[in-house]
Amino acid sequence: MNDDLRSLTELDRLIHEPARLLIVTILSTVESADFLFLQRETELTKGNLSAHLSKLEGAGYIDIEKTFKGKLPLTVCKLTEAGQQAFEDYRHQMQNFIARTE
Amino acid sequence: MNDDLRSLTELDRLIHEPARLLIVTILSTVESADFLFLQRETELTKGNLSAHLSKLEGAGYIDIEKTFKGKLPLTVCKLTEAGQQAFEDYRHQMQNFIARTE
DNA sequence: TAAACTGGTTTGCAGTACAAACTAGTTTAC
DNA sequence: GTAAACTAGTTTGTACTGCAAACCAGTTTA
Repeated sequence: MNDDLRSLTELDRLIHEPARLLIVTILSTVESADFLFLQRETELTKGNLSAHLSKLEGAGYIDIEKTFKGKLPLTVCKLTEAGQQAFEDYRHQMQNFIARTE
Repeated sequence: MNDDLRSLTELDRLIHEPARLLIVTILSTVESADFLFLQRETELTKGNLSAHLSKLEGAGYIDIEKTFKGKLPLTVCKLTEAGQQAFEDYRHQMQNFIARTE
């Protein structure tokens, strides 16, 4: 029984972090999302959001495309295959945890 | 819909930390557990386990009783009411998250 | 042309997890 | 009797992390 639980310590910390879990969850429901949309939805500060996005990009979990909307910068994010997979895996581990503890 | 998700950022980080989530989960299934039992079950190092237990105690989530088994020190831990409640709350938030994302 | 705004990034700081080193005492070996 | 090894932990040092404040490059407004 406890081998299942012990796997908690192997959770993907990149996704486990609440702010990033929120970001990834949102991205999993849309084709792509720009910076300001994510900021509105998550209510994170710009700095914080920027840092989390960089981290997710570094892990290969999201792609970030920088373009312009008219003359203003526009940062568009979307989940990669790896990101979707990591999110799915995380969900399953958590689901498993929930199931084992009721 | 996203108000539910945004609550992810309000998760109780004391319990969200995987090592402590594991400890609390174990404690939720037993009346009490001593240090060495927890170390075997969690496979954490002594130092790490000790630090996490102190943190849980500081939060009022566990009680720690120090006695002796024969001549050797014995540290017995058990979940407090507050700890059980915090664990339940956490589980429900996670359950809610899982439900919202499938 | 200065002030305020946009869409971000970088920096500084406070807090964290972790293992290695340490502690206080006990048992074993010689 | 005392040195070495063991028990059951705690403390310390380090590397990492999340966060908001400060900053930046460019644009619009006054």
